[in-house]
Amino acid sequence: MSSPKPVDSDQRAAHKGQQTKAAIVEAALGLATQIGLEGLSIGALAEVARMSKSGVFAHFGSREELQLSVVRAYHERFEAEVFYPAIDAPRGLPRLVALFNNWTKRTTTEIDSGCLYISGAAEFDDRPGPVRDALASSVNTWLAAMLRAVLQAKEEGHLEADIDAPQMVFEIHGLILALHYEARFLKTSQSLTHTAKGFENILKRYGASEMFTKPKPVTLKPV
Amino acid sequence: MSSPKPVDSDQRAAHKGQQTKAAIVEAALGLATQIGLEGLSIGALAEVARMSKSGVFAHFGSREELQLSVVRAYHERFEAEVFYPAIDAPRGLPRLVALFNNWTKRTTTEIDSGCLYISGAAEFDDRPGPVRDALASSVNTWLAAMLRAVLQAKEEGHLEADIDAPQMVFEIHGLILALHYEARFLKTSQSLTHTAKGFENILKRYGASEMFTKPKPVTLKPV
DNA sequence: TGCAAAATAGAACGATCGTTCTTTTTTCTC
DNA sequence: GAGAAAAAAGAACGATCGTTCTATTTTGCA
Repeated sequence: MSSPKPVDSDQRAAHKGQQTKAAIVEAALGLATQIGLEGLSIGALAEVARMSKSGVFAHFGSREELQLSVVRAYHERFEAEVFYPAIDAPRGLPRLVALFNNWTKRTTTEIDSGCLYISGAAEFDDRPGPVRDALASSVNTWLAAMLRAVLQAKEEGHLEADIDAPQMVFEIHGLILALHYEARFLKTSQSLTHTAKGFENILKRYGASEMFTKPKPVTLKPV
Repeated sequence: MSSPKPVDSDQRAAHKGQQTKAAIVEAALGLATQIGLEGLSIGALAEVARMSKSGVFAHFGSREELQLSVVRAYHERFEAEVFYPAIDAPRGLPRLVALFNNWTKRTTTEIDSGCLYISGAAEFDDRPGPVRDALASSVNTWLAAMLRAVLQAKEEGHLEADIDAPQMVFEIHGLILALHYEARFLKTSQSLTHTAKGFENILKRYGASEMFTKPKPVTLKPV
C-alpha cells in the first residue's frame, strides 16, 4: 500500500522532471563555478548531463532562467555550509568567529572550484538584469548577516562599544577576496595564513578579548 | 626639408599600420575593461574602431594575441598612472602612502570602467595559457613593488622593525579588492571611506608614526 | 493495462564567433 | 608620378550559440 517514495536529497515526492532538473542544476553549478555564469552554455551543459540540448533547455525556457537557477542553488549551498552551522555558536564573538571560519573554509575549497559570488560580480558588474540582481541580493544578504554578527558581538561586550561595524565587515570581506584572488589566481602559497593572521589583527584592533583571538588556548595542555 | 613627422602619443615615426594598431588596442582596452577579456570579440571591436573584422584581425593574427596586447597596454597604463608618479615621493612610508593613494584613486575611477586585473583574474583563474600568465605576471610585478615599498619603510624606521611585510601587502590588497567589489558591483556608497579608514588602521597596526596616518595635519591652521 | 500528459530527443533557424583567402585600396619609396 | 609593399576590406568557412518546432519516448494515474 505504501508507495516507495523515491525521496531525493532535495525533491520530495518529486516527479521525474523535477529530479532531472535538480540534477541539471547540480551539473550547471559545477560548470558555472569553474568557467563562470557567462561561459555556461546549454550545449556544454547537455553534454555533461548526458542529455540533448533541447531536453535541458525545456526545463528552464531561457538561458537567463538557467543562470538564475544556478544562482539560487549556490545561495542555498552557501547558506547551508557557511551560515547555518555557525548559528550553533553562542551569540556574539564566538558566532562571528564561526561565521568567518566557515567562510574561510569554503573559500579555501573554492580555490579549486571557484566562487560564484566573486566570478559573478566580475561578469555582471555592468550587465544589469535579473541575474545581476539575484547575485547582488544574495551577497547583500550574506554581508548583512556578517554585520548582524558584529553588532551582536558589540552588544554582548565582546567588542569595543564605539566600533564602526560596517567598517569591520568591509575589512573582513577584503581578507576573503584577497584569499580567493591570491590563492586561486596567483597561486600564492601563504594566502590562508595571511587570511587567518589578518582576521586576528582585525579582532585585536576592534577590541576582542584575547581569549577569542587565539585559536587554541593551549595553556593547560601538559607536555 | 624637415619631414612633418606625425608623432602620436605612443608611436613615434610610426607607419600607418602601427598607428591604427595602437588605436585598435586603445578601443580594445576600453571594451575589455568593461565586458572582460573573454567577452572581447573581434566583430564588436571592429565596429567600435569603424573597421572591418579582417582589417582588425590582420594586426594581431589571433584573438589571443589581441588579448595579450590589451594586457600589455593595461600594464603600461597602470605603471604610468600608479607606480611612476609615486616614486617622486620620498623612500619609505611616504612612498608607500603615495602608491596606495594612487592605487585607490585608479580603482575609484575604475568603478565605472572596470579593472582588468580583477575581471581578468576571475576569467582566467583556471584557464592556463599565455593570457593568464601575462595577467599574473603583471599583477605579481605590481604586488612586488608594493612589497618593496613596505620593506623600505621598515628599513627607514617608518614602520616597526619586526613586521610581516607580505602580510601587510596582503591586507592592503584586500582593501582594494573590497573597494572594487563593493563599489562597482554592490554599489555600496561608503566603500571609499572604508578603504581609507582601513588603510589608516593597517598603518597604525604596523607602527606607522602618527604624522603619516592623518591625511591633513590641520594643527597649525588658524580659524 | 491503456491513455493522456509530461519529459526528452532531434532537426533546423538565424546569429555570431574566430579564422582564412582573395581582392581592393592606401601608403611609402624611388 | 609610377610601382612595389603594406594595409584594409569583403566574402566565405565551419563551429557554436540560444531558441523554436515537431516527433518520439517515458511517466503517472484511472
